[in-house]
Amino acid sequence: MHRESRGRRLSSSNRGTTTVTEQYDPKALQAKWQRRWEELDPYRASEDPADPRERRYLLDMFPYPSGDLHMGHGEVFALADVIARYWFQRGYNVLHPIGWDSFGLPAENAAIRRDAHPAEWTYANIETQATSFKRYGISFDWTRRLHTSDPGYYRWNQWLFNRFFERGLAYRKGGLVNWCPQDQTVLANEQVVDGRCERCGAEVVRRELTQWYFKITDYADRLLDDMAQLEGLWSDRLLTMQRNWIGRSEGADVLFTIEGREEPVTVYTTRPDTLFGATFFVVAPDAPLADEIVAPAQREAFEAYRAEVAKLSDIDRLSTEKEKTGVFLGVHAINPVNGERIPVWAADYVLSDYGHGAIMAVPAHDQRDLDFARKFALPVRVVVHTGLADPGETGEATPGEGSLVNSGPLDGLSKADAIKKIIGILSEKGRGKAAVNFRLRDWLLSRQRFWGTPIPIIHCPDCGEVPVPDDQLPVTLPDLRGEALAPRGVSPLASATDWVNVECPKCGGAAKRDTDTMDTFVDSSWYFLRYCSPGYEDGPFDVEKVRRWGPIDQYVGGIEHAVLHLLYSRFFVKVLHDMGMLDFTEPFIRMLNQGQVINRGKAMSKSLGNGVDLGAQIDGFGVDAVRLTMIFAGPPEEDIDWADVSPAASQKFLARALRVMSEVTSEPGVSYTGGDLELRKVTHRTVDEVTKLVDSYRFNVAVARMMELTTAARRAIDAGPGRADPAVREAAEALAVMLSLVAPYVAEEGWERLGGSPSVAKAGWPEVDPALLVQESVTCVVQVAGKVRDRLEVSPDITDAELEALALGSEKVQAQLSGTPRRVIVRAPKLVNIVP
RNA sequence: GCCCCCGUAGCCCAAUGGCAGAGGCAAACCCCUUAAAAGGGUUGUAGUGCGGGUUCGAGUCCCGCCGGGGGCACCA
Repeated sequence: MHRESRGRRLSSSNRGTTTVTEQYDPKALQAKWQRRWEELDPYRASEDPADPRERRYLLDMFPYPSGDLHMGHGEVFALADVIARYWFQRGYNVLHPIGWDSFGLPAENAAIRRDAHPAEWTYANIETQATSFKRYGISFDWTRRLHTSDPGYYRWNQWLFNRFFERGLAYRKGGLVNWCPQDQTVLANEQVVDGRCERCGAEVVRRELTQWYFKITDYADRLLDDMAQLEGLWSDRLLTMQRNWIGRSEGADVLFTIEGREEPVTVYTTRPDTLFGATFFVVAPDAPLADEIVAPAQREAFEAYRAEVAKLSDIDRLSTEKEKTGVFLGVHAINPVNGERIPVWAADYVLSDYGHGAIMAVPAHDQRDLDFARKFALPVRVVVHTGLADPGETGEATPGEGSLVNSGPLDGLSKADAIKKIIGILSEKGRGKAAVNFRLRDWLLSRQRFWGTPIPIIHCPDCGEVPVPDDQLPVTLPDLRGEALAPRGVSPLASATDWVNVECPKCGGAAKRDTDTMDTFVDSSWYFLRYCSPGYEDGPFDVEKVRRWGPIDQYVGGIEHAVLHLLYSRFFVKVLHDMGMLDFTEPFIRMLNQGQVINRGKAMSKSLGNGVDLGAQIDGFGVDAVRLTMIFAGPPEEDIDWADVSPAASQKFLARALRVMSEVTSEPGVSYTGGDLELRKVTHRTVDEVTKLVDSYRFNVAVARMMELTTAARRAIDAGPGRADPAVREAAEALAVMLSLVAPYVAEEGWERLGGSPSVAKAGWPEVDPALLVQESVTCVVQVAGKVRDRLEVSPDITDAELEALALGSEKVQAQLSGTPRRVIVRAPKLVNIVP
């Protein structure tokens, strides 16, 4: 336990033998240094405005407290910690906070099972995770800890809701929504994956409900355009996912008249050039328009069809094998360019919430329309000559380029020219215009569950939707537990009658609270701002503090949030920017999406029985070895198959490294200049390379370099200048600092044994002496016709001409040559290629 | 169906268009040891999924295929 006794033993021990090795005992180091870190508090971010250090904000996606930390946490937090610790070493004032995303369904389900309150389960798990984080040695500033389920936090969700409401960005509307029958709540589009609930996997069904929405579609164009700021800083994969999700398309709005209806009906199309090929018209069955225009004779058939469609789950509806269905509405539409009467149908392949919920159908050039036309024997008219066979015959629509036919003024034009011309014609006649559409839908916000933020609205029979005044926030949750939380299809809050029945804040009359809670993605859409001033009482965050720390320099988390949390947070930040509370428009400058930890080629799961427990790994190999294994396994974005890696090997390496650091006998502060030049060069080259590698997030390669330096130092001790040489100290000290990014306990212990103090976290990154990076000679490869024929030791600053002469003079080269070479390529000092 | 990424030793992974191997696992052998463990050291194995092309030179760039992974998908 005591450094002095250990040091004495080391210095008096026999060089060359290895009897000095003591067992590397990770548990003892963990216990020792965890205590010391509590005292030293080396990772506290400074709020001192006079602090001259540049500020950096590093953030990990905060965890949901479901039990203890798992392998996935182990990876993401180890990765982010490399960056945080690197920044500390480079002298930045680093903000690296932690908190918990502590509202959510699992707590509620646990509470029902155990007849308890969700808070009990939640906060117990938080404590478990906090203890594990401390053991895991992550460099958090613990003073900023937050939990989204604290009233002091969710109060500001409500405050922000009120602001959104004032700006028309929070609104209520009825319509078909995604309903998860398992979780008994509605879901946002982003939470439905392949027709299933993203959380529980149950098949999502459609329900007609009135719900709260955030108007994220108002920001669709900015969410797309501002991605220019993220180019190169977020992965292409992630940016593509967001782009696809937002789904911008360009086309035209065209006004059709419906016979017997005063107002014309607008349709959106990306192919206005094919307007002359429209042979029928389709309305989404669930659109109000369909209900309005259906002819009395067709009403019965229509309503039966609509009921049929409403019963379909997303899975059925989206099935590509599914046959087209629909029903004639008994009315006709008039094509604005040729006056043609075309029948109006209702069909579920038209969606009520995209475009205007109605389309013009051009079966010749759109496969979906063609499938429908063939099923119901509707006419097919080719208006773009593509050179392919008639779609009416083949059943294959021809959506490609071609020249226009059967299209009056458009005849002979190309697709692009025809689009331009028809938009001009429509605009002149006031029958249409160019238009842009987005796939993105508004964010469905309300949830029929308990453990979330109550929506701060009071429904008054006279005043309508009345926000709870800011000074009465937070609206706290009523005290419900156990059975009272069981899902019934309506929010459990509805059963708390005392809580529900209130006075209207406006008129004082009897009114009722809204009984839904907010999607928990609201909580995570701004938590990163709260960290800058976690106890702030006068608003969600201190604007000045966020100005200082924000935006987040580096965010680390899973790609599964590509169109969830990351999209929502970007939206929130833009709204807050428009409110004048933020001076930036993107929250996360740089994003790193780590891969998953898997086992034997498959995601870990209970049913496969291939789960690996983080705690057990740590117990077996120690924190540092587990962290090192995560980092060394491969590039951060790639999955780690735990079956392919070896925490035992990591542990061995750490023991080696610690031994090297323990065996140094020179005094701290000794001048390195007299030290062994070879080793000094290795050290400086390693530091130089590790710096570049960490800068470019190639941590696995950086670890490999540290391993090489360890080997070099080992050799210097055993078979070189020996442990007393100052170069050995220099190497060991550099190793301790670099290793501290990955293996903080071993680094800290090694640093202490080297006589450093008080914490390696404060040591500072080693400086590279450029003079020690210079090589006296380099090996030049001489190729003849691309094949290596000779190697020359040359000076690194040799000129091309000198090198060429040298290469041509080589005997081995001459043996390959007959006559004058045709060409000689010289890349001094490393390569000469002679083309005979 | 459309779009993106990846295929390098038995395995995980390196390689600004310039000697295919940095690092690790596993394997074999040697030293140390009464022995084992721990420790120290040595060694091999791939011509880069396949086929073309560009280039003095291709794992790297381009085209096509095969295999794996991912995103979007009845979005008009």
